[in-house]
Amino acid sequence: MTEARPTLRERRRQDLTTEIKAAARTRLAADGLAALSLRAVARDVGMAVSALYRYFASRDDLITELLVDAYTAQAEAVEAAVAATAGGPVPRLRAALLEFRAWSLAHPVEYGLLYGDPLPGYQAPTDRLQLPGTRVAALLYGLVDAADRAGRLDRAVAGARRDRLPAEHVDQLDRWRRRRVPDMGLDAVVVTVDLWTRMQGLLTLEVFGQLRPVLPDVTAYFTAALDDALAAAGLTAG
Amino acid sequence: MTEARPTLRERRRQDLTTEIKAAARTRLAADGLAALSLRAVARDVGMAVSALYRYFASRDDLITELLVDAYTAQAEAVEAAVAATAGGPVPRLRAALLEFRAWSLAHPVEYGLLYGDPLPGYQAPTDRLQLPGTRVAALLYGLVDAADRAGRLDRAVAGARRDRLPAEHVDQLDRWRRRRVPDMGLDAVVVTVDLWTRMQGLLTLEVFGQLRPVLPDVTAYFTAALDDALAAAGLTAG
DNA sequence: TTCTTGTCGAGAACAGTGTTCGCATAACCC
DNA sequence: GGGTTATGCGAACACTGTTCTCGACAAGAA
Repeated sequence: MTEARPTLRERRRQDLTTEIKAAARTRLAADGLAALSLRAVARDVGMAVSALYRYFASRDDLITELLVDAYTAQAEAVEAAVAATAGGPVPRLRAALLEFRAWSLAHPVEYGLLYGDPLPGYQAPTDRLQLPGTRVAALLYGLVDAADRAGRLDRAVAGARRDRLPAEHVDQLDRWRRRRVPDMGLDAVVVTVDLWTRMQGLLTLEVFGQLRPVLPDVTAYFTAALDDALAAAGLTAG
Repeated sequence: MTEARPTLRERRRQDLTTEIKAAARTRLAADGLAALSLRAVARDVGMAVSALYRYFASRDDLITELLVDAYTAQAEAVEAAVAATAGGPVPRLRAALLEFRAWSLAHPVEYGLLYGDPLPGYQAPTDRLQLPGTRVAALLYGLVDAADRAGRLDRAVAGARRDRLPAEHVDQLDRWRRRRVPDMGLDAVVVTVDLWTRMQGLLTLEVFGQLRPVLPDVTAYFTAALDDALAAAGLTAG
């Protein structure tokens, strides 16, 4: 184990890495990505710009780490909300989506980076972001699957929904299901996509301020749309 | 009329303005906003950087003009699709939303600027963007209103939908309605917001690539969701 | 036509950016 | 302690948006 006794240098490196990321995160939230300057970050932590390159290969590399942290923080918030919710998988699913909204509204800049328009010039490294970026989605699919296995997914409702959708759509989902979640039922996948696109679509509009002129406060609408989507999916509380 | 005989200088100014914007638009679509450099644009049109400032007060000013152009082009595309569609307001509404999607997918970078995460550091001048930015929305509200007046909005369905929504939500919409579209029925507004948020929410996810891993081709799903939303709104073709 | 006025283009300059390099200093391992 | 490695620093390079000055040219008046 090299972890046994971390050398002084390793400890300082770790500390400085998190300190740099913290400073960058603050500047990011305050001024946005475009105004995130390495020189400003260096000034904040009290070192020369060039010294930053001992910790991050480039500005893009720093951004990538911030993305990983944001994905992780968001996933942990949602997971905590799920864990704190009593009841079956459906109430937990509801809590997960409500917490997903809460975190996103509290971190609009990060949300924009994670789910907003692709950063031009910045090529997201899949190997670094694949896992943390799919944690929330995996949790949601898992909850719907759990609901399905617990008999909380009304197969009549879900089946009717599936029959009403075009075959091309369901086929695509089935291909993805076989590759990624072969143990899940197709109906559960169809229903999860319905639910996820509706709620995240609405949330994205809200976070980006598209609804503000018409709807200053989206809270009631979001909750209603969530319950609506759950019911339309055939997911019953219990 | 100063327009009577445009002097040679005025004509050249007009031409160069559109040429600069065209070059900037090309670079924008190719490399994204962050990489949109005035020097590169100047090189493309064959003039010095400083000369650009005779035509645009700043980079933000140029961007604003590009936004106006994008809003306008998008609105014109949607309006053309509506005009080219035979039948009542509901088929036209359908055509409008389908064309909205088509234009957005063909211009992802512009879409990101118009509806994506707010540009950091760039303060959108409301006076310049208010009108062009609401043209499509105004068209949609108008079409739903027309459908309502033509008896194509099933008041039983729409009313039931309204009753199922929280009072806080409906009240907010009613306040906005009284201020902005006092001649429209409340049900029509409620239903338009339902329709618009669902379709634009889904579209935003698609344009930003959020659905790609699961759904490489969203076409069938979008159309199905559109027909679904129209039916749920109580909007019947005719 | 000539003269004045306003417009326009070019080039230099300034402050800012991300990134690289060479050199010194410190911590590590043997 | 000596050799090795990691770290910090400052200068430099090629960019960026923006401002200024200066000369050239078109527009309108005398």
